Amino acid sequence: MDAGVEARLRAGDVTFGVDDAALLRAIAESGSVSAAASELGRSRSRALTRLETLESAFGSLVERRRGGSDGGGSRLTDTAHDLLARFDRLCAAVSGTAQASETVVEGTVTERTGELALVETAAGTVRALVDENAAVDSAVQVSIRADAVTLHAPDDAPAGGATSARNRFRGTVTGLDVGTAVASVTLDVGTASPLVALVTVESVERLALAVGDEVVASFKATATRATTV
Amino acid sequence: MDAGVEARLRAGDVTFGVDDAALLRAIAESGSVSAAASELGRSRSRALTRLETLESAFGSLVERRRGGSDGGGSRLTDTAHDLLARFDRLCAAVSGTAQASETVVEGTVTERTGELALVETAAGTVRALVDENAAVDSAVQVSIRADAVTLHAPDDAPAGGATSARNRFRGTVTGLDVGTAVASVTLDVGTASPLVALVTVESVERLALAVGDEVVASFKATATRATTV
DNA sequence: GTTCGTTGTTCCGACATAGATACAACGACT
DNA sequence: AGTCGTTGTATCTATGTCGGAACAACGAAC
Repeated sequence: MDAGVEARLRAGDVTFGVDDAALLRAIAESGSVSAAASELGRSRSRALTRLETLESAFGSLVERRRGGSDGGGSRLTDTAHDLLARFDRLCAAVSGTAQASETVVEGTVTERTGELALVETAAGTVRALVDENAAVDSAVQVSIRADAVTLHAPDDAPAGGATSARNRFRGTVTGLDVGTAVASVTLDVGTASPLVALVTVESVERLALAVGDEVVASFKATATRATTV
Repeated sequence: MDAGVEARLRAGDVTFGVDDAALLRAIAESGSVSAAASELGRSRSRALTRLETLESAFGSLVERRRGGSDGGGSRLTDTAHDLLARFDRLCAAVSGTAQASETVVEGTVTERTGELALVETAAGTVRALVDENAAVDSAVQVSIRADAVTLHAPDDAPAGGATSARNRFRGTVTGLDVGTAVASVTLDVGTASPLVALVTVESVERLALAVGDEVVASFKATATRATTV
């Protein structure tokens, strides 16, 4: 999980976070609540109380048994495994959200149809999903995830315009950060902040991208979010 | 913010969450820490202590003044406004993450290049971003956001294959949930869980989608995440 | 029967969080 | 000078969180 962001699953007043996940994982690994607590440098007392709280909200998580060849023990339920998988996916998503450069563009809502709105920005008109607060003339911030942006050569760009399901900005490559398999491309599209696209190295090579080139960036309306400021 | 998910910004040991955002907003609106605390049904004492903690981690957030025509008052700094905007965007992203149906497909890593890997799934081979834990033969869960999926008529589908920057699954429409401007399309692509795509109503109409139709779903490699299980 | 190592349960103390209270200080206004 | 309504500061109490300690209970192994 990214150091600057923290996510938790919530059920009623109870939340499930990193420490809880660590506890469940330590139990799965050691087969004992006592050993898990000890490994995590926490009290068994607290671990038991915490499990009680979590189980009241999320269902049975740990099956505990006393006596037997190993003195007793504990193991995770399927519910616990599901919960951990859910938490992992949330973390990956939030981590992706935090890490994926996100371009924020100021704009004004000019039209609204259900959950979609047209937003006028310095780079042109954008279609985006909006929350219930956004009405015509609302000032909004449009967030465009770098991993949602597809790059095209100007000649190959998909048809655009206000009626298209796909937004498109024409821009100039101002930066290229090429890694092993993934590259970050920075574009000047006329907005205060540059638009960043996270694409594969193959896309960069296929398009023969270099600083100074003209490209068209496209991104889905339903992957574009506008929040009121 | 979605009821099942909670997100916070973190700096060191200090986190900034919903309650903190509410406090800053109430201060901005009333122009006073006392009034804000009162409105939120909290103690002024606590509000002040909390502000102190937040400011130690995030920088100066509130400018306070005593005396004057209104007896004194407080206003937010630019830093506070930036922090709130950042928090709002995180919430919108997390909310989008939680709300956007996300299809999870089991798979096995067959090849890895830097941050990208090939994953064999029941629907075919997928390219996805992976975390550092994922090695060849690792079992992974591939998450595909509904808002990252583009639908195409079979004839118009982009070129596919293991070398393409774009993943593609061929499937059959099994469900259509059409709203005012946004639609959710469910596809049987051969995996245990159906693939869900969040698209505009216009896309549905342009493709003349109906249950039983064959379509091709495509989604970017860099927008596809695989987490180890 | 005894030992072992876990769980089940209860109780206690330390520290953190949160609210309540009170007085001093400030600057505009009367 | 007095009033107003905020802030600055300090102190106190109640509740929640967390860790620690202790004993009983369990079932396999010896």
